[in-house]
Amino acid sequence: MKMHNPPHPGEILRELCIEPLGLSITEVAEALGITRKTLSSILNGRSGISPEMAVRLSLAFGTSSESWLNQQSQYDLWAAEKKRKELKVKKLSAA
Amino acid sequence: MKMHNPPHPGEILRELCIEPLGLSITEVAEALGITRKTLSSILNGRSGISPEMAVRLSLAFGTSSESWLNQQSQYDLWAAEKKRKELKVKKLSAA
DNA sequence: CAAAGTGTAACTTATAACGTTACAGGTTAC
DNA sequence: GTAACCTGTAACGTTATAAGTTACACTTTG
Repeated sequence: MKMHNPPHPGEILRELCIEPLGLSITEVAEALGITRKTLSSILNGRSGISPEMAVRLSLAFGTSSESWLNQQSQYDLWAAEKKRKELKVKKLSAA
Repeated sequence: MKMHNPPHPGEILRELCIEPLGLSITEVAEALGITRKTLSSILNGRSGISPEMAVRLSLAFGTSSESWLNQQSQYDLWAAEKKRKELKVKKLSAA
């Protein structure tokens, strides 16, 4: 019930992890073991954070993989909830 | 840190929502607005619960979409965490 | 200016969710 | 036992997305 247009996780990654440490995208991508492009896509909200990427972020930044993946879930769910009214679903109860 | 081989969400869906209400897969699929095949894939763990599916389940069973998607995330993360040691990621700190 | 590094866009590939159709096995009802 | 229904699954196509490879534009530095 907290629909506040959550920022995409890439934004959080950039502002809370990369910028504070003064790191470049190139060195972060290398540390994560992914390409610059893949990281760029995440930072700009064109890609989401996959479960494996959540573990990579966890390893690189010492955070929990769960928190990264949950942020992604909340973001995806916010997008899906916007279409709630368009879904033709019938309420179910005991047969 | 709670790695207990979580059940896939389809199992929970079957045991907590479908069986207690005495519903058939056919009628649940129709109510959700999806095909029997799609529901069958979820129940047997061959497909995950997408964000939109979480909203559909929420509408049909009166639960929260968040809880469904979180269950899926935990399940996906459990699978990803098993490969944590194989990932070549370097720890990052200030430049 | 030239060279190196950085960010990003195109293009390609792989995987996954979902639908359509069809088939096989199992219940239940008449 | 035959008909009707439920369930699972397989083959196929569509669409979406994560990720890599390549290439281009914009710095910054020598």
